[in-house]
Amino acid sequence: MKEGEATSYLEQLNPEQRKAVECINGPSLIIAGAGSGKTRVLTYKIAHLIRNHKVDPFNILALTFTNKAASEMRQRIEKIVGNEARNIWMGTFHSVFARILRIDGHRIGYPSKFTIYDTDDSKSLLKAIIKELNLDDKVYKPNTVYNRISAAKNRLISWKEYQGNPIFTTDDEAAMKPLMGKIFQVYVERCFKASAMDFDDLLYNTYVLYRDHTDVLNKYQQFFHYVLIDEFQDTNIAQYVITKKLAAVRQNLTVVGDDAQSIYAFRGAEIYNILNLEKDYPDLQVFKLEQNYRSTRNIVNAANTVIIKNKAQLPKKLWTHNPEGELIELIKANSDNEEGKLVASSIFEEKVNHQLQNSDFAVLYRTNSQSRSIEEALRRNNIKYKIIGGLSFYQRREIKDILGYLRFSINHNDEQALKRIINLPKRGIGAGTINKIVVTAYENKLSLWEVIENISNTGSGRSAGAIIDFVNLIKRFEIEIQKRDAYSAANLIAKESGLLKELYEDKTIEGLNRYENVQELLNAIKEFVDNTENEDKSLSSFLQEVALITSIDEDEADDQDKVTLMTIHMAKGLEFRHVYIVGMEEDLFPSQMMLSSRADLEEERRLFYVALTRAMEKLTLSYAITRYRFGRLKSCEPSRFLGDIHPQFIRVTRSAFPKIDSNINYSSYDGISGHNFTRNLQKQPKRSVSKHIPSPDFTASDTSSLSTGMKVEHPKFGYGVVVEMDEEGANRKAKVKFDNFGVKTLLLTFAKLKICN
DNA sequence: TTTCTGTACTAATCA
DNA sequence: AGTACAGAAA
Repeated sequence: MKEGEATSYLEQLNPEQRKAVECINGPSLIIAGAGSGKTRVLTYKIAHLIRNHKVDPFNILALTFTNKAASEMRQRIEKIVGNEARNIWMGTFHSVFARILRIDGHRIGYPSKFTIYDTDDSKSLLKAIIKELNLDDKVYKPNTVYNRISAAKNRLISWKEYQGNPIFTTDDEAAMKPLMGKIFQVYVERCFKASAMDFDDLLYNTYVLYRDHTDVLNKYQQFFHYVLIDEFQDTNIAQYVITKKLAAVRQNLTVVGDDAQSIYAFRGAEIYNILNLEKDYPDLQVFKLEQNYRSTRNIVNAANTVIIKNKAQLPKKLWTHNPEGELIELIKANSDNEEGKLVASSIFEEKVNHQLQNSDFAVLYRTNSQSRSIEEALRRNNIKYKIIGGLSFYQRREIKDILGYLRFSINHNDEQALKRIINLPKRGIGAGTINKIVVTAYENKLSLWEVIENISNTGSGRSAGAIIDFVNLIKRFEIEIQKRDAYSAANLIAKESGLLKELYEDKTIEGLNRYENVQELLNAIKEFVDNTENEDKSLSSFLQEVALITSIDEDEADDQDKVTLMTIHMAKGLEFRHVYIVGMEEDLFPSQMMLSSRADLEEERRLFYVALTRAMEKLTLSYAITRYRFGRLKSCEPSRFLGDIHPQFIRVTRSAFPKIDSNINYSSYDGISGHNFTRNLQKQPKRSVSKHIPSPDFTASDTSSLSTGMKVEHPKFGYGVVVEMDEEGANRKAKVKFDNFGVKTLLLTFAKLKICN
């Protein structure tokens, strides 16, 4: 390690960043605005600890919210300090806490091979419980119940405390759901009996472990000399309390965050963790990173005008040395499908005009369901895209089925896995039988496994034979798992369970897909076994990893050049040269569910702020005035957030034109009352040279017969003459010389042209 | 017990 | 538009 190298990374930092990195001891808060080099500061600080202060990587705990952020950070640290970076305790809160619970969870009654229930498991267990308690699942909606329990756990409230606290019970009674606390209790008991933890339990149980076993807490307090937290604005109470405990002895707590980017209050994130940190740590050192390196000045300034509308925030002002850049474009479309088309054609044009790649573009939306129209349009324009998020590979039915077998073979208490696989493939154990098993288990205080294991003794019913076969199958799997590595065991189970055969025999396209997915899962297990970094190659070790993988973490198999589509939440921490934010409509963004309180609305605005600040060079916003929701056409108003951006940063360049045959009175949407942005926009001097106003009867003609020499009208560029035709089929292009806009190359699949004679 | 069919209901964000 | 579930039929 040469002296020069050791300091070179420090020289890449600006003075404030450097101060933050070099502040080693004591609690510190780094408020890092969007694009201000937050990750760089965090990684350099860890590297600095290891290189210059000789801290053993094993003694560093670094917590993030996504596996992706963690592995990225690890790679960047590895570049500076080398292989040692592997030894840092770095990962998501959930994965690190799961690791701790595997080691010490037996102190609070969990086996180290406990199962992690995902949201689906939790909800279906809740559904079963609600049914068993003879409650109406229209009143006690599993979703609502789940959220309520989750919120309680994230605030470190046990079911007992919940039942004893009038704040909750009066609430529930007012909502006509007095048994909420009871469901909470049964749910917790059932999870415990199943040796299972849901996502929230990973936090809550870690808290309980440390609270009730000070010797365990002491061990970890001594072990972790430095605790660092990324995206601190998104921590919930449980996460904060646990990390505070861990750092209590040495007080070396570093947190990095931006209150303006807190967008996870819905899952318990507590913005006051960051706003009030100074109260818990009076000697807190605060660093503010306010210089943005990512975006153009227009984008930074526009984002500033938005976020300033929020009341609850730490004072700061993001600025940049970057060039001014282009104005933000605003696209208005008649429908969601048209919005897709306009976005796709805009991407195509920008690509051609600025020689960009697909991967320079991202389309962001509020809800996953919005991706459909965008996808369709991109496909039609032959633009390759990838969707981040949505259904994870590991959430697919066929994958969950296989995992169900694997899970259950390892943990026979896993109730959800059992229910999933007991009659899969069909072996004649139907709903009636399963019901009987559940009742027997409940009456005799046995686990479901104990009931079916002894079924021959009780000798009940027609399906007894099938159950005995099933039990023997699982027992065999259990033995084989001991003898084999994860890959070989999974292979055996996939075959002998009959699942693989069933999928193989399904020759529909879907069935083929499923079969391939299962093969892919087996490949993933093979990779896991072959990976030298994994010490434990057992199946249970693989399952532990898989439980916390989400869709963002799945690495793209093909590294092709693609446009990225994702929700704004997924986009946090990422950047793209060109960003499209679609669906800028009231009730969609902000979501109608977030309009009830100021706090909710401010969270939506922060989400908008996050979206805006993803863009490096160019930002395009769009909205549609009609949109299909629940299979019905609904008319929409432009989002109030559009009015939050100061009009000097926006220009309306492209707008769609009313269909002549439509009954909808589009003109009423033009002067959007209550949203001053359009009013202000109209006062703006026209930017472009005499913008073409299309003739009132403008309709796109069929361009299949278009040829050189023809006169055409374009909605934006006005009148012109075709000078050249290019290619055939989907990429058929026309070069048109316009009277006022020069020669443009238009892709005929989307260009609206009227042939005039 | 399994399969089929009509109906009701939904889609907010993530680990 | 798509799915999940209940109830009927096989």
